[in-house]
Amino acid sequence: MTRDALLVQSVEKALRVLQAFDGGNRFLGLTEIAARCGVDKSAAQRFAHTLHLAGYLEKCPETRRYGLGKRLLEVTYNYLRSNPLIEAATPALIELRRFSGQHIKLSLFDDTSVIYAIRQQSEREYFAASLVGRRVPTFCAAGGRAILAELEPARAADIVARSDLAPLTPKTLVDPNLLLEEIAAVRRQGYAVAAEQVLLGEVVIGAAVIDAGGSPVAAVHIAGSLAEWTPEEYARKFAGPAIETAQALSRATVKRIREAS
Amino acid sequence: MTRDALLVQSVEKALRVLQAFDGGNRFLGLTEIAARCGVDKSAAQRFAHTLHLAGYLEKCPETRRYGLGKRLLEVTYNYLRSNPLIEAATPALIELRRFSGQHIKLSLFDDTSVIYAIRQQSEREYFAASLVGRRVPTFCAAGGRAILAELEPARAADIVARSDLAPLTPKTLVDPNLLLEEIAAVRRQGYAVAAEQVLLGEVVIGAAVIDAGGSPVAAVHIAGSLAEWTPEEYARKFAGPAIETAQALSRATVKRIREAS
DNA sequence: CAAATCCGTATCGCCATGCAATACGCTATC
DNA sequence: GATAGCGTATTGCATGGCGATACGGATTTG
Repeated sequence: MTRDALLVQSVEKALRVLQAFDGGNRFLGLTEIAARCGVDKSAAQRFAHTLHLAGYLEKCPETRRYGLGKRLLEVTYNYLRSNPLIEAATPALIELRRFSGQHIKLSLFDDTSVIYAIRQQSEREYFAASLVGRRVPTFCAAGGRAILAELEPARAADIVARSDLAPLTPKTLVDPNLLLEEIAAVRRQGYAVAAEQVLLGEVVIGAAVIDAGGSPVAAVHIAGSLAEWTPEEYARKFAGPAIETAQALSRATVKRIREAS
Repeated sequence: MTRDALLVQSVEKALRVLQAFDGGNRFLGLTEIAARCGVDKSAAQRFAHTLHLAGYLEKCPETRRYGLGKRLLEVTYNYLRSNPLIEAATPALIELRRFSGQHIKLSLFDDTSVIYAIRQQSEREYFAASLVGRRVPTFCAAGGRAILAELEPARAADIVARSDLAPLTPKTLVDPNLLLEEIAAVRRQGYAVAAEQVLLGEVVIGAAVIDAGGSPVAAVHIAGSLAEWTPEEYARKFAGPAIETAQALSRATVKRIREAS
């Protein structure tokens, strides 16, 4: 192994410490951090201390254990603010929610998963699980499938092949061949419909946002409840608006980049 | 200067690199990063490279410059998910928005500033400035003043004294003595009303959320437009709901902590 | 069109810096 | 009151990060 001369190993380990706080762990002690990150207790102590000074970790005064710090919200703020797609999408998604009354999300494409970057929940909000920053496998999210359909088939197949095809619900489609067929169907019709692929009782329409270079970068999601709609009805009613919004954002992205250059 | 033996300096510098992307800078080159962080170009190169490998920075292929990466959204997700106050607050704020039709926010107390952690925007208006993670000076945010009013007067005065009293709008109250009087008034009435203190045309009600130890940790904000309401009308209508929600969250926090122990 | 400038990239020898082992003090548990 | 386990603090050693430097390409300038 020829190690990367530019990689700063201490930084990498410190970031691993930050990532140890996944899965909803509120507080971790030094020993737990060390175990989770595969470093010894001394290292955990130094990194946690450093992250604490920077405000990225907070320390519970009684238990002396560490938890994530609110300063983390700041970097996400900077990210959201610096991203022109987010800026353009926010009003468009508000409009879409107002028009549809449904739960609206924008997800960003990140290889085998997509990440929710904006959400506009419906009045009735059944689904609390879609906080900003949530990662969902690309292969099963409606928006993810819409994105895969915009890639060259070989790349889409590669992503499916590299995905962990663990079902999120009993209904999640996990057979690679069926998935590729479904993606082909999405490619033909221009949008994806996914019923109970991520959450039971939920139906989602997904439409891809394309960047200036023609690659999909994000997806618009419209989500509702199967208690009120059949997937077919839902698609008839909301596929149009989803596609329209996604196309408007694709144009907005192109325009932005032109203006910047 | 007796330097902290537990502080890992490389990590601290790497975090400075992340923080260099504030103020809505989309992309920064190595030279700019180096200048902003007060490190030399070699260091900027190594840290940017390391953060890039971890997914916290992305690289624009053409310009070879760096921007914040979407993986940052993930740590915020972990933070939001691990915080019981956020969990309890989300449904309460949705309910509050449904009831009031106004723009609702939850801010977290962080010394001289507060950070928006949840927002529920109203149907009509859209204040782009209140993204999650936005930091606003405690002294001028309605919720910030509600929080200051719950502290011992000496601590509140200390925070005001250490604050950068730069006005955010022409109407922002910046005289320390007047601020302390205003905080005393807030203490008496149990909520804060702030008109055009952060944003022109905006009126905000703030009420503090108290933790199990009796200290304020967060605040509920209800925000609306001065085009529709006078501050007095707004307070008459929404101070009650704001206080109620804040108290419910205070109780929820106490309950949570009891359950955990 | 050539020269100059500035950028991102890659390399390398030195030594400060982070490493890991260890010892300490505290608190909870039995 | 003994034990176990935690977070904290210290220290000598060697390694990993430092920063100067050199390279190639792109863009700007005269």
